[in-house]
Amino acid sequence: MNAEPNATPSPAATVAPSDFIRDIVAQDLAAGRCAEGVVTRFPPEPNGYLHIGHAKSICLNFGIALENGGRCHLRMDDTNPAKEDIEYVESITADVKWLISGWADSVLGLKPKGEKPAPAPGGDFRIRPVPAADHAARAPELEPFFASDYLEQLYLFAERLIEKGKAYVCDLSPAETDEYRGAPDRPGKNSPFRERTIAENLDLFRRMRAGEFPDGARTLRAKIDMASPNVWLRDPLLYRIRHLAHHHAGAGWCVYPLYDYAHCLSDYLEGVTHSVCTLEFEVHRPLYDWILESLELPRALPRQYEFAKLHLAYTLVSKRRLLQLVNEKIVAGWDDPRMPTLAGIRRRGIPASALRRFVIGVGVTKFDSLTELAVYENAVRDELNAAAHRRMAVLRPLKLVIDNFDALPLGSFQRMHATDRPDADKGGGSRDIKDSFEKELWIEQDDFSETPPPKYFRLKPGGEVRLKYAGIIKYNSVEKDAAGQVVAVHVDMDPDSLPGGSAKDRKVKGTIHWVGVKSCIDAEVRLYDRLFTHPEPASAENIRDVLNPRSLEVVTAKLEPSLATATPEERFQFERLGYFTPDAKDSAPGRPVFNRTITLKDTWAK
RNA sequence: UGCCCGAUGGUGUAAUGGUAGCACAGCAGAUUCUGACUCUGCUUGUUAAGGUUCGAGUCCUUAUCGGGCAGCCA
Repeated sequence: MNAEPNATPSPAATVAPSDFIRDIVAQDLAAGRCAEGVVTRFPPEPNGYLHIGHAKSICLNFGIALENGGRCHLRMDDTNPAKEDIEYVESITADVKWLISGWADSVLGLKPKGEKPAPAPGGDFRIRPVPAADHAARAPELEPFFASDYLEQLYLFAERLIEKGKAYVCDLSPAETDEYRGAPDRPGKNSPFRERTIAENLDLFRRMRAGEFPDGARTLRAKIDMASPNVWLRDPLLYRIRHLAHHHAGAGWCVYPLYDYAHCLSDYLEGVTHSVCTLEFEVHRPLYDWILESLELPRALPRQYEFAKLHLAYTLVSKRRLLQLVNEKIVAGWDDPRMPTLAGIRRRGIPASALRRFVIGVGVTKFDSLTELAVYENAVRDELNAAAHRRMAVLRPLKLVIDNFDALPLGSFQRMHATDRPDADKGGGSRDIKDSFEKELWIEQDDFSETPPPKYFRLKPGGEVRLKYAGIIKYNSVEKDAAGQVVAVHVDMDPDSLPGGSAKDRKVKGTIHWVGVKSCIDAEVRLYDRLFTHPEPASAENIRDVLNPRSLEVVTAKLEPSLATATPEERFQFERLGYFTPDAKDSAPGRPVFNRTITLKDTWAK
């Protein structure tokens, strides 16, 4: 192999594998078919929030651009004013920037605000992005691309199609259009308006634009083949009448292009070379090509390629179903940390690097697969393990009393070192927790059992266990309340097992974590689990049937005091429990609310 | 049953006519002041039948199974 000598990637680095689309790009490049470089695009419709499925598309498109020194345009595919809103433009832009931050920022294509395609030789138009190097300096005056910025050019192209005899104005009603289309196994029949003259079509189309006709009265259709076995070639609609202002384009329009017409031409105007979309658009590809070829455009044409969507077990991405969760208050909103939205994933504390690594790792194929949740969880744990600061926290407290505390030689050492990050040799460092070590501590209820199951390594009657970073304790007795519940466990500590002691390295099977009763702080901690109990929640008739009743548990936890100043940008491992991060919305300065991102892997059978 | 697409261990993916590999999961062990991490080992696969070829996961044929397509949505 020809590996670079110093190309040893960190565990967090994601090496993009090859796949059939990247192979095509490489071939095109080798054949000199991309004179102006590789240009891809991520084109969401601003009618909802981005989710984990979009992450795959984002990483594919930005990844291809990055690997080939090209660029990737963020484009709002906003040709249906009835469904879209500026709110989504903003959330989509923020989510994309978050996901590519620190990875592919350098290939993000944006443009000056308000800029539209400029006329070019041969009756052509084109629009150019601002180089990413200038983004920082010009940030306030930049915006994504918008298909709705091309309304004028798209309209002009449509007139050209009419002039070439390749499009006509049709007066059929929606129901009639549907009937004339036939069915996949039954040919359609020609519209009675199919043979209008070019002059008549031009006149009618101009009057459509001028607002002379009501919604639905007429459409512009491509003249292809009503008997085609591919229904998308049966004189597909290009334009419909909608007397509606547009969230981005304003009030000047009442005819709006449909997806198949607008998308290929938007790609062309932006100089996109590889237009990558999901499998359901496979049957649209002949139409994509037909429109571009019919216009006899002067520049190289973009090509469409399709890949399989991401399907992740125990996860739902259907907009309708997700909306139901929000509307019925099953979750707290679109950015609830249990949601598969990028906003939810981010709030949950999952690093963008982990999401990227996951979606890139599942690969790109045309096979409709279902990816196990464990693959996702592994990526998250792996990134967090490397990045998270270690802290001690007790989620379900039980009091521990060290009976011989006052006799312990605590004055003989200055510090009690606790790991901050395991890679201390690389600057991970340590912190001092000596002031937290008190006579009375909180330990996890799970870490004591009066009647332990087999192979129980934690504290039990007659047993010994190590208090992490401190010393070894031996069971003395339990205190119970009137109801017989254990309220405190009494132990003695082996003084020689303290840091610096003669038996500091003595081995015992179990180590448990703790916080000081007096020094600890109380904090709300939200314990999240998967939202659904079924690996394919989409297959359920009613999502309520497959909801996990324990997808959220809120506890008041005892945290070591250093956690009081934690901020939402910080990642922590609460030792032996999992990874946690302060909630970005509900935390207050000095009073963080923690979200559990994910538990530690637990191979001890529960 | 019109057209299009697909099928490699439990899951995802690689092998571009020449040794079926990787990751995750699982199991066993080592290590461990996190039952984590790390390390070692193991189990398990080319949908089927024909054909072409010295040689087929790969090319051809047929079958089987799965997915997609009939919005004035994208």
